Amino acid sequence: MYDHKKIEQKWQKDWEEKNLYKTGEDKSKEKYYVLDMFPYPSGAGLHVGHPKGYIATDILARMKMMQGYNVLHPMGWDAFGLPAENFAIKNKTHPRKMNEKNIATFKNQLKKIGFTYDWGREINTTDPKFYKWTQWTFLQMFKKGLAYESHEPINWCPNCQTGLANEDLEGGKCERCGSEIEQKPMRQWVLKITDYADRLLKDLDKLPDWEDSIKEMQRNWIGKSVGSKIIFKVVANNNDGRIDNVNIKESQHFSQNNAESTQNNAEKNKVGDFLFEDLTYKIRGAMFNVRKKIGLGHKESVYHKALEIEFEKQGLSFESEKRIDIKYEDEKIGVYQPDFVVENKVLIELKALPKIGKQQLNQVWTYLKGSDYKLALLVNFSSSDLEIKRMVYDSARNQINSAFSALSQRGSATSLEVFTTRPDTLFGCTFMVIAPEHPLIENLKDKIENYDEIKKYQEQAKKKTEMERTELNKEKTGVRVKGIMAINPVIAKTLSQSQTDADYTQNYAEENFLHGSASSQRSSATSAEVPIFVADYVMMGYGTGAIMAVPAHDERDYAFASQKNAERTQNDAEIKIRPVVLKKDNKARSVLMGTKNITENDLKNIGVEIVEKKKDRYHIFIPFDKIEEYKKLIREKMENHFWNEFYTGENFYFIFKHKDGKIEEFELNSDTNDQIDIYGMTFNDEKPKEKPENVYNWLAENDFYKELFLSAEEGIAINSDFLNGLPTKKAKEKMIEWLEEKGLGKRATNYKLKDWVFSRQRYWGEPIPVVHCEKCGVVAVPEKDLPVTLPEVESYEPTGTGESPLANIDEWVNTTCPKCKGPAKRETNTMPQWAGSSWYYLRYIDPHNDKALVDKEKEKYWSPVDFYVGGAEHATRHLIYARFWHKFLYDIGVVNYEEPFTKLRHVGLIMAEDGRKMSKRWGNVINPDDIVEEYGADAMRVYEMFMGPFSQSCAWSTNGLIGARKFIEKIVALFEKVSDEKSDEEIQRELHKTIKKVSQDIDEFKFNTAIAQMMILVNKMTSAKKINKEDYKLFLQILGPFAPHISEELWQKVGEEKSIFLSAWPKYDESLVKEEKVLIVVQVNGKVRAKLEVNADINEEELKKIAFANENVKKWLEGKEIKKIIFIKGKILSIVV
RNA sequence: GCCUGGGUGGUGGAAUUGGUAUACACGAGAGACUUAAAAUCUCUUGGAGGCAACUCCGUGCGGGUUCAAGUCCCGCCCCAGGCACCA
Repeated sequence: MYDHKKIEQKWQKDWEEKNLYKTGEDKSKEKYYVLDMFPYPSGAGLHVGHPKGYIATDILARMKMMQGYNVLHPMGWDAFGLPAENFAIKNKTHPRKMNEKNIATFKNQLKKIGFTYDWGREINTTDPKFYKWTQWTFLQMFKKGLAYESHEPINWCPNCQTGLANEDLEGGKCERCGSEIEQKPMRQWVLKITDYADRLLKDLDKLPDWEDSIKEMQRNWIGKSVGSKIIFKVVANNNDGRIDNVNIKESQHFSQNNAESTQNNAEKNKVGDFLFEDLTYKIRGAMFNVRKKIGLGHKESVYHKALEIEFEKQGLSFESEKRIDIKYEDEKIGVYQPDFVVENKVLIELKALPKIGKQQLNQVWTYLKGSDYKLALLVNFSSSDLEIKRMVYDSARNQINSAFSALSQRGSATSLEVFTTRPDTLFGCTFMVIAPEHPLIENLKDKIENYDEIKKYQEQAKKKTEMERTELNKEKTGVRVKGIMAINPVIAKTLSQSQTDADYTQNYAEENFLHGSASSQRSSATSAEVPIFVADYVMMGYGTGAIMAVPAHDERDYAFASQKNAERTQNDAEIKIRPVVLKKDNKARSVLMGTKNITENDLKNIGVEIVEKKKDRYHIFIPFDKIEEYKKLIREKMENHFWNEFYTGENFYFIFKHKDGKIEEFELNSDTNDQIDIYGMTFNDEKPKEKPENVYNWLAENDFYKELFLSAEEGIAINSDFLNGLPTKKAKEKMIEWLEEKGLGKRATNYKLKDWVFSRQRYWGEPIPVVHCEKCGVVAVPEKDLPVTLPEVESYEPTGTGESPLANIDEWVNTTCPKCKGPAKRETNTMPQWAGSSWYYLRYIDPHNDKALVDKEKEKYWSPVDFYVGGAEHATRHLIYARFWHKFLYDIGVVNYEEPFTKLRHVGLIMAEDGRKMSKRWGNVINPDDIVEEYGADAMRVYEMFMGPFSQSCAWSTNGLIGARKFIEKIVALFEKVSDEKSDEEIQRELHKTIKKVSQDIDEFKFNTAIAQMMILVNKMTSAKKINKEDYKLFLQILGPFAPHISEELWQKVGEEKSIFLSAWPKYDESLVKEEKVLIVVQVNGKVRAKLEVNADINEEELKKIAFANENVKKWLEGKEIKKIIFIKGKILSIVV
């Protein structure tokens, strides 16, 4: 009898006592690192789905062990996180206690399944010895400017009382508790993962052994799109239109952000006042003069030169090539080069964003404050509140930017910056849309005539839940921003084509932009002026929060424009829909008139497809290769005094037939208007010559041609001045060149990936190792003082004010500044759960090292992970975070390889028998302990691997499990047949075939077919009389990884003393694997007519003889002529008659 | 809407990448052993026709390529996962 309990306990004990799975230190052996995604030790314990992946890696690890590899197969605990903390809140116990208990349960459960884990390398992310290195890495990022404080609004879960990263949302809701997420402005630590976006994307190509689906998910998540940024100027249509006189308000999120905003208002105003005093006033004066003299639309270098002249006039000393080394703790961490340093005090940027990245501003600011260089705008300002200082700096920056923005040509009070992937459609931009949260609204508050209406819309948009946003998918809402207009730069510029650039600058820019009015009387500028709308279909979080809307070539813009046009009252101007791309189609088409002499058959005979027949016209498709024939037909048979135009796939072709039958034909091009005019044709009662776009616009109005003109697909540029005739790709390039040359835009790449919001306002996480010092700002905790451990607290409850419970522990919060030894406060935010899991796999390599995160030599040997297995739900979080973290460690020289995981496979879920997810809620959870108890760990292992393809989810079936159990019982029963006699040849052949298949299938994670093959073998062995002992042993060895306990038991019973897992993996005998006899199929006209068993190496002639002799084949060949015979060796003989 | 998989017996699933469709397992049916049941063993098991040899039909639907299509191409339908007004 097979007593699984006794056998499994016996061997588990034996393996542990003999330390069988301790990872070898023999570095002469080739290494193999197999890794499972480590679990979060939840209170619910394991269900049968969890071990599926662990069983798979265990099988792989055991085989690799037997194949002579030095195998690392570790396990640990991802133990920070909310469930433990919530439990702690409820029960007033330390989360650690809960963790310890759960880990004990998990470990106990895992051990019963018989895994090869080396528990000597167990790790736990909540262990200070572990998280010391999580903190250490954070500090390295901080020093490099990759960890920075941000005040941007972030995702806030009101239920979990913490901020969340984008990756932590599921359909706009908290992934953990399902609460609706709010956008809350607050101070956050953020990791600059976007700096790595391009590498994270590109290096996916270096991972051929990752599943394509997961790579694709990552690509989508990173969401790279290439295009350009374009500046649209904004003009007001009241008074003199001088928008730069508008008082720039504090940017919106600052006022919201500041909890004590009222009491700080006075301070803030002071800053504002200061900006316009003295020095700043002089600088602004210089700037105004420059603009007045040379106007807009020049390259940056031109303004540089002009400003230099003006600075000199104002008597200001300045440097323009000043490079300032930014240091942190005497270590140079970067260089900051402002555009100008005026009077050694004011740092001036011509751009909205300084040359340094945004993340580094923090460091620059900290450094400048403590250096000889003074950021003059802050010199006279004293406040002890760090937050205010920060705001002042940022606000000062905004002030400079705003003041200079007209020069800098970047998004600001007087201009709108957009991102687009289709710069080639710029001529088709007929309105602009900004997100409800766009700062322009506040900045131009005084110029906007319907400010109240817009405010109201903002409120509505805010209230809309994500659900509503998606449900009302098609229904677009929005409000026109009255009182201001944007200028389509390319139309503005090309309208004044005849003028020289200087003329343009003088006349057009001065008149229309500086004193511009949006009144429609000015004919030359009107088509360049486009209305601005606020609509929630534009997101503040993507791109610049503003778009150039091209209704002809963007579905959303089209929907919005149609909606607005339908709603519009008499006072509102219609939104124009201007096609600027003619779609590339795969068939020519035409609306054919003048058909008195043309029959349907005439058309059909030359291959023309009639789509629709109307009274006086046909809508037809013409295959490209029939165009010449079609032209001939038209010339011959179309009535006089008609013309026919047809789309050629790239353009339109015209054939005119005059009253006297004279024919003229030409392709539509820029001269066409003149030609058409000569024939006296009119379109919509307008002579085309006066309106260049009219031919296209007229064609576009025809329903049959419409889709060619209103499409987001690529095609040929039309109605686009210097782009006309260019295919989309080339048109994009040319437009970008043009924009860059004129300083109105530039090539740009945009990512969906956002920086990683890295702080949580909760207790149970790694403390962020920095202190806030009144004098020195944000200071890193020195490495020697790591780890910063979590203090004991009485209440784990989040404060709800956006601060973590740690903020209440005065004796922990209050500390001294490592730099100046003055009083300072500890950072009270903690890290998210994903921090530890971003690098834990490195720690297994060297788990007890207290000098380094990992020893470099050891890392070189063991890394990268050869095979990584875990759930697909981590595709866009853990796996992106870990790759980012790893690349950073690579950059600072901690690790030797750029990618952490060579091969990745995701494990499919095991569903409950009812097809639902296993969950306490449904009461359908199956506990592995019960299965192990009743059927044995081996049966469970075999069953879970046999269920189906590894990566596919599959419902649990206890019946299926019984099948696996029977399979093992059969193997046990086989022992009775073991003898010294030779096995039958058939058995030997099947055995070696099985060895081959199992070895291959394990490597490819095709466990189900490996087991099926073993079942075939076992069935054959069962029906045999005797099995040779050595053959039986070979089988036990390949069975071992799947069912280790029973294999070890039988291995011992058959007389072996050392563990089966120390034996060498069997090699198959090539000669036995080769089939001697094969079944060849004889087909007649594709139908199987006979199956012949013949020698495998039979040649065609011999086979034909046998085949033709076959009765059934004969029958089918009788009286027929053989046309062709196809012979594929060892497979098929196909006869065609 | 977009991206990625997938659709094969009563069920889970095989099919060397274009070459015997339904391996292996479960379930079901029949039989053997048994006083009986369980367990075990043997046989049958895609559908239709036929005593049989055998024949016809059959891999979501409709076309196509090929001597040959579950597999390749074109057009749809459905299911799962991911993303989602991403400019």
